[in-house]
Amino acid sequence: MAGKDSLSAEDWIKAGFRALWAGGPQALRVEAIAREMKVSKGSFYWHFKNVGALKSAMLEHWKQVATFETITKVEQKETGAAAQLKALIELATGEQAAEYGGSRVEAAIRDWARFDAGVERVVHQVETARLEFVAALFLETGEKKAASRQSARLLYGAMIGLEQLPGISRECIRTDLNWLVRRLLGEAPAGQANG
Amino acid sequence: MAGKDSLSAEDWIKAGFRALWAGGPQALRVEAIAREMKVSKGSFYWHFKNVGALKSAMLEHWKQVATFETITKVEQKETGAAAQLKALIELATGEQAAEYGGSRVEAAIRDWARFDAGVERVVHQVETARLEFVAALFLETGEKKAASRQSARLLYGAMIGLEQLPGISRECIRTDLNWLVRRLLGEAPAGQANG
DNA sequence: ACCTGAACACCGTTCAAGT
DNA sequence: ACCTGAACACCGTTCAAGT
Repeated sequence: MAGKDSLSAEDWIKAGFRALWAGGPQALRVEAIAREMKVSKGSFYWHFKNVGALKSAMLEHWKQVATFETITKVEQKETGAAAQLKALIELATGEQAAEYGGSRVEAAIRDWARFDAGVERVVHQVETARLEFVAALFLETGEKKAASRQSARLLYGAMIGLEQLPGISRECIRTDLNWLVRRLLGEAPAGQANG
Repeated sequence: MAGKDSLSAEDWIKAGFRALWAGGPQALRVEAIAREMKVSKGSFYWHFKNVGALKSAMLEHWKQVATFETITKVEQKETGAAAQLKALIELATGEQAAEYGGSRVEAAIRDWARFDAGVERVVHQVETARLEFVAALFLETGEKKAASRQSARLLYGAMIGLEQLPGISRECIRTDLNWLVRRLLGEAPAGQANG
C-alpha cells in the first residue's frame, strides 16, 4: 500500500472490491477508483482493456474464494452435520464473513448479477456449490435427499434474506437461523425467540 | 401512451419503473429514459429538478403502494391466519407480485437502498409494516409475541432470499415457503419436499 | 514496464428560445 | 404549459509521449 512505485492488476482488483463494498456495482468506475489510488485514470488502461475486464477479473477472483472459503472453514472447524450447521451460521453472521468484504459485497454482487447475464452465471455456480454443501449436511442428519435440498434452500435463503431486513442485528439473525435449523430437523420448540 | 401530446410527471415515474425493472438502479438515467419516451432529455427538466427528484418521487410512489397493496389483497382474499399466510405466499410467488413490476423491482429497490441512506429509510418503513402484518398472523395462530415476530422474520426473510437463488422456479419457492410455515407452526412433517 | 496528459464521445444539468 | 437544442462539466476510453 505504502512504498510501492508501481501498481499491479491485483491492486486494482482490491481497490475494485473496496469500491464495491462502499458504493455497490455503480461505484465500479475507472476515474473514481483511480482517484482513490492516486494515479491518473490512464494508468488503469495499462492493466485492463476496460472496466468490463476489471469486473470480470473481480468476479473470477470472487468465484474462486467464495465457493470454497466458507466450506473449508466450516469443515476444518467442526465435524458432524449438526455442529457444522451451527459453525456455518456462526461464520455467515460473523464480523467479516468473507475475505473480500463479507455479506455487503456478496449482496452487491447479487445485485449486479440481477442485471448482467455473465455475472448471473458465475453467481449461479457459486450458489449451487454452497447449496450442495448445505444439503449434504442435512442429508447427514438423516433427512431424505429431496428434503435435504429443501432444507438447504430454506436455510441458505433465510441467510440471504434476513441479512437484507433493515435494522436487524447479527445476533438476531444468528438466533433465528439456529432456531430455523432446529425446526427443519424436527426438534421440539423451546423458548427461543428474540426481539 | 399513444395520442397524448404532452407528458406528466407520472409518465416519467412510470418510465422510471420500467427502466428500474429492466436495468436496475444504474438504469435510472435521464438520457436513456428520455430516449425511450422519444423526447429530448431537456424535457425531463421541466418536470423534475434532477434525477434525484425523479428517484424520490418513484420511492414515494412505491412506498404508498408497496406498504398496503399486498396486505389489503391478502385481507380481502381470506380470513383466518392460516389461510391468509397461504394467500400471502401465493401472492408473493405469483406471476406479477406488485403493481410496479413485482419482485424484480423490489429487489432492485433493496439493492438501491443498500448504498443510499434515504432509500434505506423508506425501505425500512415498508419492511417493518410488512413484518408487523406477518407477525400479527402468526400471533393469531397462537404463537407468543416474540415467537410470532421471529416466525415473521424467517418467513419474510426466506421469501426475499429464495427469490434470489438463481434457477429456482416460482413453484419451488411456493412449496418451500408453505412447508416452512407448517414447520414454524410446529405441524408434523410429511413427504413435502421438491427438487 | 508502467504512467501521464490531452483528446474525444457520452450523459447530467442548465438555459435561452420555441410552440 | 411543455418542449427543443445548444452549451458545459464529468467520466470512459484511446493514444502518443514520458520515465
